[in-house]
Amino acid sequence: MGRRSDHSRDELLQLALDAAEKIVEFEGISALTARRVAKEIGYSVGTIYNLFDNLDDLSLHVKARTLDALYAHIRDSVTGQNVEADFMALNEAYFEFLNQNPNTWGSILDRVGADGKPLPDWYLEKVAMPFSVVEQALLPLFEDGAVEKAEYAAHTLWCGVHGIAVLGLENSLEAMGGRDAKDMAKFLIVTFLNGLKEI
Amino acid sequence: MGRRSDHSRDELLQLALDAAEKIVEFEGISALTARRVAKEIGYSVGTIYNLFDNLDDLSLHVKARTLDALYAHIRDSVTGQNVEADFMALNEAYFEFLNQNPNTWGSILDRVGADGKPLPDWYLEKVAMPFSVVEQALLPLFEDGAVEKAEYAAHTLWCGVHGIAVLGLENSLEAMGGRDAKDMAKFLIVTFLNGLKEI
DNA sequence: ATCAATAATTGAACGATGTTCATTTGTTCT
DNA sequence: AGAACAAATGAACATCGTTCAATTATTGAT
Repeated sequence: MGRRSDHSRDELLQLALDAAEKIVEFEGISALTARRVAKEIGYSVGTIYNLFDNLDDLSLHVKARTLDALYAHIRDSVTGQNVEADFMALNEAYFEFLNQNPNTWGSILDRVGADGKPLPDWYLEKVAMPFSVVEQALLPLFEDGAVEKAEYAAHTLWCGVHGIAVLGLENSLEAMGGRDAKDMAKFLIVTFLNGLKEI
Repeated sequence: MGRRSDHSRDELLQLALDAAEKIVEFEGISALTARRVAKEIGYSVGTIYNLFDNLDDLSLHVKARTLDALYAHIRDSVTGQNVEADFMALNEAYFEFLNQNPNTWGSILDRVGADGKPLPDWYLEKVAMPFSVVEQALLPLFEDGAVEKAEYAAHTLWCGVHGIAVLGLENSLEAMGGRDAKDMAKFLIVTFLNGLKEI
């Protein structure tokens, strides 16, 4: 068939992404194939390649959606009243999201830049969004003129929390006495914040 | 041909792992295929499946070698004389290894447990080895009876450093102003250690 | 209303993958 | 020498990402 009037190109894009998102959510990113998405939305493989450059491009868009959802899920944790309370709420919300969406969040770890090509700017902006929430939470600890330092500290701390979450997801923490990732992250946050104050 | 006398089963295993290691080192883990390893060692695909359960098993053994190499590369950093100096040396050695072996180390991040099956114990023990070095470095900061606490703190800190390294490898740090991963890790370590003292 | 021009959609085709297993072939023992 | 054994093979199968000539629906002009 030729151009169909049942779906505009943009509707098709959303349709494909919706289907892809569900596949990743329930079966993991390894189940995400072009043919599968095509079948799910009632189109053929070729149409998928009409919408996306390739599978990497498709999965990158799914990951971007996950980053959007993560951002939406943690953004309200920060009230600006109390730094430590904000971080505890942030940590809670973060791991709540991870536990509720293990496959979706785990897919983010699938290295895309592994083929040598750098991640596109529009994706890096999505990555930066959750970090901006952390920046907001940490800002009260620094002087007005030290925004840069606050951002640097926020990034450092949350990269650290990310590392704990990563090792927690693949059960590598079991190699170290079955730690609980959320508690570990809490400990990292408390200690790091404490270390900041005394400098 | 039938059973060959040119290589024992164990020699064959090492031969295959040597070849696989080189492939990953120079071309990344996505270039690691059963047929490729077979060709490299002058045997057929079937032989590879005679040696390993499947490709995941093969790549897991390659990753185990990487963890061995990492352990060997950082173990001498810790002298036990000065905690902070030990950690700085540890950080230096760690990122030196990462920068010298980006493909090899990056392959560790490829999630294996993603298929649902947990990582085997013999692999988790390999994961634990580098962490044990960090434990040794942190031990002097704690009382004799607080080994557990020291281990917990060491694991927490190094999971954090791991997270920074992960985001650094996939250039996600560029999304946050082009940070340098090693410096960031240094900052995390210094702040964390400082936070420990003041509790 | 007709028909050419246009563009979306298709799906067969290609090369490569992981994995299996009946078959072959070298080795060993009697 | 020949039977018994096990290592080694590679064709075969299903599936994958990706391409692109062919097909078909839509549009616009006549």
